[in-house]
Amino acid sequence: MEDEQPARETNKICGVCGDRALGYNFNAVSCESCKAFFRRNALKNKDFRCPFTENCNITPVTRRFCQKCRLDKCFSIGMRKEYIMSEEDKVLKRQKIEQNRAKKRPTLENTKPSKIKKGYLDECNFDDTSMSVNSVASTTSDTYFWESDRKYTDLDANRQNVTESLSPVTAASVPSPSSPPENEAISGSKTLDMMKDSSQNSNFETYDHSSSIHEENEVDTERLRMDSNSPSQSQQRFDKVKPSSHNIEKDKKSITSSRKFDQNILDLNSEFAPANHESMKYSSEFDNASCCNKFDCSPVQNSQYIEHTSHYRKTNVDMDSGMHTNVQICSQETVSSQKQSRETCSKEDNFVSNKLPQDSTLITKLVNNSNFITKIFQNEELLLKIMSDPVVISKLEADPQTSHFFKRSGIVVDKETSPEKETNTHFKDDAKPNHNNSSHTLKTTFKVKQKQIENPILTDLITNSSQEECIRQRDDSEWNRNLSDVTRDVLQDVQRVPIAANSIESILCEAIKLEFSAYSALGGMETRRVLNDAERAKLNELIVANKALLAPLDEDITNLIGEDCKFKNNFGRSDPALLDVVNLTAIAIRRLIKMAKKINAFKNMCQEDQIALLKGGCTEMMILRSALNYDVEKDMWWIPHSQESMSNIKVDVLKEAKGNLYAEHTRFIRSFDPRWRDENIILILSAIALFTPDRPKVVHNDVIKLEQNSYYYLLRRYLESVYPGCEAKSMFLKLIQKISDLHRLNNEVVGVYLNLNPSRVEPLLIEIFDLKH
DNA sequence: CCGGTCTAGTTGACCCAA
DNA sequence: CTTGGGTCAACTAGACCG
Repeated sequence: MEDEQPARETNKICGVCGDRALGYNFNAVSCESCKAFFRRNALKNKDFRCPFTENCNITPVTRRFCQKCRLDKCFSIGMRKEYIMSEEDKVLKRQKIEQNRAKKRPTLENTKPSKIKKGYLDECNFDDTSMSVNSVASTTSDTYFWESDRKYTDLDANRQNVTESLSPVTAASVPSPSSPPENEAISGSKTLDMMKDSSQNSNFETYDHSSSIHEENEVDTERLRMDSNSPSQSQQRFDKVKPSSHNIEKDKKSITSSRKFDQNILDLNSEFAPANHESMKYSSEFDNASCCNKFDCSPVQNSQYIEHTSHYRKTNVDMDSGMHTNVQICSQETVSSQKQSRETCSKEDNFVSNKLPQDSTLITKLVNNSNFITKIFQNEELLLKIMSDPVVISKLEADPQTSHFFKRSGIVVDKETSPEKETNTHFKDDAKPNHNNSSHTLKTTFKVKQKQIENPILTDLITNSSQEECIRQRDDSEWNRNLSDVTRDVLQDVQRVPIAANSIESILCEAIKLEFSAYSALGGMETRRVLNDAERAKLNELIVANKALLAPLDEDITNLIGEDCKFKNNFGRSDPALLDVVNLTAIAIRRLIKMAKKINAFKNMCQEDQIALLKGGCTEMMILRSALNYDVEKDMWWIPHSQESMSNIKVDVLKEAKGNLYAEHTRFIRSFDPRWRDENIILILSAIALFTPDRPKVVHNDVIKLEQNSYYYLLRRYLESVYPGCEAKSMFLKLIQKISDLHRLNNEVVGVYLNLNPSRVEPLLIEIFDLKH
């Protein structure tokens, strides 16, 4: 225990290069040099080129050789450029430091500290608050959310050890197929490289001379040639890190890295050996057990998030201690409400009833934080609590900015309320105030008001289906009785407490626990491991949700094309033209929305994110479905329609599309292993596609990433449960690569939508693809 | 062609401030 | 105590020149 501090320092290994790290930088454990490198380069839109094959092994020695791969690695281990201050922020910070220095100077010079001290402290407090709320919070809400995240990471020393051994296939770093770092498409091999690298990372845990040798031997010969003039440089490096410093403390610190470099120099010399290990590296690393370890790590890092959120909840309770800054409070509120509004409600209640009324400046600061406000309005109970507290309301109204916000949002506070009576707050356009269900009215009215302009159909589909869901959930027992097939069992499974309470936490906690116990028990991957209850429930949730897609399309198609089943865009023929097919996809999208709304995690997300995910993910999900319904021999898709003539669509129709859609689709579909046409695999892939964190306009991409990772994890576990170890892993890797392909194909598909004449397209599609603009 | 010099850009270690 | 930014010495690569 007493060695905790030194242990903490020596145990930290840079996730990018493996050098010694001191802690988190830009959201990932990294060394000083990678920190500086990332800070200098992540925001630059420099078009770095890899001089090799874009899969450089980044080590303390090789990290300077390829900026591209180094930067990619930075992103892949979860470093976030959002953490880097913008120029504006830097200027503000500099100004503030200057101000503080200016204030300190007279303090030092002046021999009357008492007089100055008071003024300084007052101003300083004011400055600090304004800095935290205005400069930081209002401009980079996302950033300060992660700041809190980061703070948390320091609180749990135990977790650190786990974190260090994490692979890039983790919560923060699972390759996101849709928008890889710097908007570059991640190629399949790139994705695989990330997996490959991750195995090295898992080795970092036991980084020593031998691992150093291992790594350095992997440097490819091209690089060796490039470094062929380097003996002197190497010597320089060697000299530089030799314990020549007079500072004994420093010597001690540097001794590890010196030895490492020492070894690196030897390795560099040995690198002149002609063998190119690159290909061997692939096969060995993919086959050996470390490959499996790195996957095991992913849920562990996910657990960070679980712990993060639980920490937020804890700190929420501690809020009265006054030890937390307002910014933290906001971020805590944000996170907890987005994660589980119900669970945190009691704590929020305390916050509302105790803290808010006492502190009007706090109210102002909270109101200035749009993110927080958004969250408030997503939490029905909290909103009601706030709006029904006369003291809070009067404080809110007294604040000029808050009242402006009210005005802007169309909120009217009823003046005649007395403290005894409930404050009656409503929206201007709420013509018939519903006293019985005011909170619901408040919520829905506000939502509709907010979103009406942008995505009316989509919003309506989301909120309607949400209400539908509520009704359905109340009638669960009724519904169950009507189900005669396996759905009933599955549904009961889904409704088990762990998944019903909160899908992510319970699933992952359970999964992580079992993951390790199972591995230690089995000692490897030779045995197929059945899904545990939590994993099964997570999968079953998708299966139940999927029911929305399986109902016959008869009615929907009739609504679209009329009783005679003649496609209007193809001169009355029964074969649909491209435009008909496009419009048919509107039906599919409606169903996909229904499906998504049956996934708890999706349902719990804020509306902005729901819309963003659906807009970005619906076509990818459709493509995946089409892979499942594709008839290879006849080159057509099957659709659920009772009439034989209407139950298939010729893929030929894609030839009408501009660009390369038909060829791309054919390539995608033909490289789709028949074994992947497994409903469950498609479902999990669909969920991965749906929960893609970097869709445009996504608000809480971290939450989405967490959810996506849980599906990556589920995919791997499902494959393990069906296929033997190596095959499962191989398939997992291929499927991840397929997700990259999917993204490419999706771009083609979206291109087709964008080329359409909006006047002939279903309104929903116009909205999804922003065709009016 | 070679070696020396200059210069701009990059890197990494250290430090400061919040 | 942690972490992001600033600074500066060291290093590197390319241009230029004799």
